[in-house]
Amino acid sequence: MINIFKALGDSHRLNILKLLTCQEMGACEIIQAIGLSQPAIAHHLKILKQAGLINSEKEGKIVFYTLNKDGIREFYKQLDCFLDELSCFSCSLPKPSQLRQNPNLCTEMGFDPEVCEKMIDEEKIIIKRRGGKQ
Amino acid sequence: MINIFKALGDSHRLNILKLLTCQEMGACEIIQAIGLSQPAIAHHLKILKQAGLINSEKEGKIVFYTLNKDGIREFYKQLDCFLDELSCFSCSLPKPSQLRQNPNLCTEMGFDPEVCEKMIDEEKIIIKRRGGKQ
DNA sequence: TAAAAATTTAATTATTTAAATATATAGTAT
DNA sequence: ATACTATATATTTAAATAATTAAATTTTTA
Repeated sequence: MINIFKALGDSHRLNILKLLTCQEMGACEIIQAIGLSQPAIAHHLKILKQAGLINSEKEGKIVFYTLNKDGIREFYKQLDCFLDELSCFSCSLPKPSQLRQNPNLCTEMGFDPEVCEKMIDEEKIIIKRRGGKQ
Repeated sequence: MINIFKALGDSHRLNILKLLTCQEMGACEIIQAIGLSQPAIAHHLKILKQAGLINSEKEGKIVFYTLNKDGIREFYKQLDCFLDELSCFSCSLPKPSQLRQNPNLCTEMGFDPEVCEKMIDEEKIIIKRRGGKQ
């Protein structure tokens, strides 16, 4: 999922995705529309492809690109699930930090990081909410 | 929206968000949990704050951080809207490129970029679909 | 040949990071 | 009160790393 965020964190790449709304485009068309050099566009297309956001189909000399709607929807589901893990869809208030009770906690004991890291490490994303609009 | 994608495109920052699930944390706790230097954490917290993904509240010496659930849900809505603009939730097939009819189109006329850029420039995002789970 | 696209290379630019410094707050001793 | 000390966080600076890009090269296809 992080590679998708990285792929989406660039305006040129977002513009390429917008270009592909409702239409397929040859790479040379995309080059003209975006206004970067051919190798730069090829690079961005590669990143979008690897992130699963676009499809490519070679037809003779030309490579045609389209949105990978399934891939994008899958990302949307994963994000939905991730936000659910953060309990962003619940109204529960955050538990107050222990530092509220004892402001010197940080100094006294160097806060065992393991406790926190345990919940971080595993990125087990299970699709459990809403199946997409369709 | 692009700044949110950039903010989310870093594993340390994603881990900070996960840490803040269900609990507020002081900056010193976050430093211990993530295991980066204090200035590095301060930098990441700033990026998350500017992206509207977290809140901060200063209480004496300590700054407490929590998830900005409203901000995150707002991002989710914007993303939903963006994907809708890409017609990711419809089943329509992409229109074939003009290059299919005339493979030399790219060479013949250098493809006027204006046509494509017109639809790119304006990023007018209107919340029109689903209001979030809640 | 020639055109379309990918890859490699090198230069530029942006991001990430730690070290050093600065600011703010709280406590303690004048 | 005022100064001194320590702690928590932010900011600045500089170094390392990663991302972006154009120029040159290569591959593929007509």
